[in-house]
Amino acid sequence: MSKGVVSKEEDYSQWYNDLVIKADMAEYSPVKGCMIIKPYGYSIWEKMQAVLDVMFKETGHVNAYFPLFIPKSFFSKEASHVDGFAKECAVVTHYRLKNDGEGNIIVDPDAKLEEELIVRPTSETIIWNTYKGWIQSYRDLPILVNQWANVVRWEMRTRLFLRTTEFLWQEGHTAHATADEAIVETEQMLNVYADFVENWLALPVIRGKKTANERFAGALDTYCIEALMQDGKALQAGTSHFLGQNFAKAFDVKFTNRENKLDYVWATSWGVSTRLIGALIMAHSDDAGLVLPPKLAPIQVVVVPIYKHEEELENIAAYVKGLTAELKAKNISVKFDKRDTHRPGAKFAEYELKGVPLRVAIGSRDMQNGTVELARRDTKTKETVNQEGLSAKIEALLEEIQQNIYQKALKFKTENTTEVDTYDEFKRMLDEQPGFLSAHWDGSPETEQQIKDETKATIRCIPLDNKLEEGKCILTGKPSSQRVIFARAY
RNA sequence: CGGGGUGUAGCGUAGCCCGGUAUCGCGCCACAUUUGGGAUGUGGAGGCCGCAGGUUCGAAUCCUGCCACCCCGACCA
Repeated sequence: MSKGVVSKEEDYSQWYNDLVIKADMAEYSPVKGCMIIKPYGYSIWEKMQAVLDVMFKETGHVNAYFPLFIPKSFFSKEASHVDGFAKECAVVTHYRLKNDGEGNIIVDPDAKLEEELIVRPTSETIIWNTYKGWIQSYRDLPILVNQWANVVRWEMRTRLFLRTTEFLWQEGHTAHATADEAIVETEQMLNVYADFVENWLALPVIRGKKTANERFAGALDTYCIEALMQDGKALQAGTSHFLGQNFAKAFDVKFTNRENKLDYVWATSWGVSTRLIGALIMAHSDDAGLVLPPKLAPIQVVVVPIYKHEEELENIAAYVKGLTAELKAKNISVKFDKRDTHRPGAKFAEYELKGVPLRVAIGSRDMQNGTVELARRDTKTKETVNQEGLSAKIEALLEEIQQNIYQKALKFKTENTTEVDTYDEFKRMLDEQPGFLSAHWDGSPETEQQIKDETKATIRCIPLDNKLEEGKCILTGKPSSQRVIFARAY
């Protein structure tokens, strides 16, 4: 186990917090619920952004930027939307501070805003207010805009990366001429997210739809991807909403269609956030530290020289220079840690904690033998390999590690997804082997709520690829035509 | 907002019940020896003991008030 990191078994929650802090991903800020994302953590976000941004552009989207502040009145225009967010909004009421004459800085009461400003919890309102000016005809559609931004939601309870008061995300906001087109867009973006999370974060997900209870405030349908964490709790990793004409009606966004008739515009919105970093940490890591999938690791290969004298280091460095050039040509990021202020063992521990997928250790013995020691983070195995052909081997190993991490997570998800048919079994599983529980539900919000109240488990989603199957609701015994996925969730 | 906990050096802590010049570990600095899994020795620096009052000759310790953060719940991505 790594120093200063409590074991996963002992306290999963604490283990997660320790990892985030010790691996240098983030730290607490002076403001409750906010976090400082440190360079190592932020570089993962940058990688995520880079990949997603390409995926968005390949599906026809463009980036724009809308303001942080939203007039309060905008929030009263879509009733269910305000219900959803009213309780967690930061509000700007003044625009100036002043010295009170006794050395205290106070809010200047003379600088009160005529209309309060809301720090965006999400941008549907400001964007749809804007789209009103952009759309007159079907020829103006579709609008396929994404923005990378920060948002603020004044949550009661926060957790590093998983739920912070301010977080970074992207939010796509599209406008369409028809419902069908908007639904296609909603589903397309859900699939983009699922591909990204599975292939880059190496985390298998369930694609599904939310029930009415869990739906986004203002949406007709919320699609989601749900991932399973190592403690058996579910984590919503991304959402894509079909908003219908709700926001168009709220902001009076009409267009003339091909039949020369006035109609409201159809909308979608979709987003993923820095929460994905939390998912990444929780899903793959172990007691020694992070286990990062190579495709998102800020450092893919670290080279640690082992030497007694300066000339040995020079000898090793000369070899590493060539290796580094070969790896860079293959787009593999390498760090050569030749600090003489830390001993090799300390470096090994540090890079394990930080989840660097591959470690190359080279000493004089290796230089004589033409070998290196190659260590994998995911399996914690080491082998001595020839220097010849090393860069090709590293390239192949990185791919193998990516696959292995995914397969391991997939196996975990499969083993912890269980079909249950009675409420007793349902409750027993939640306590004894938490995970995804596939069960029949009568389709009513009341039943869902009662199950939540009694067990803390919620319906994570109705899987998109669900097979229809006759059954009885685990709570009420009423007839059901398909199973849904329950779990306790983050 | 309810429940629990914690504020003492950069980090983690002891001391508090029973008041008397603040403990230990990690880290940091210097030098030396070290370097194939978290080095060792010697020396050194670093503290408004969360804040404000009060009691007292004397407060980290007792009393009052306040503040902050963490954890658990309800709310949520």
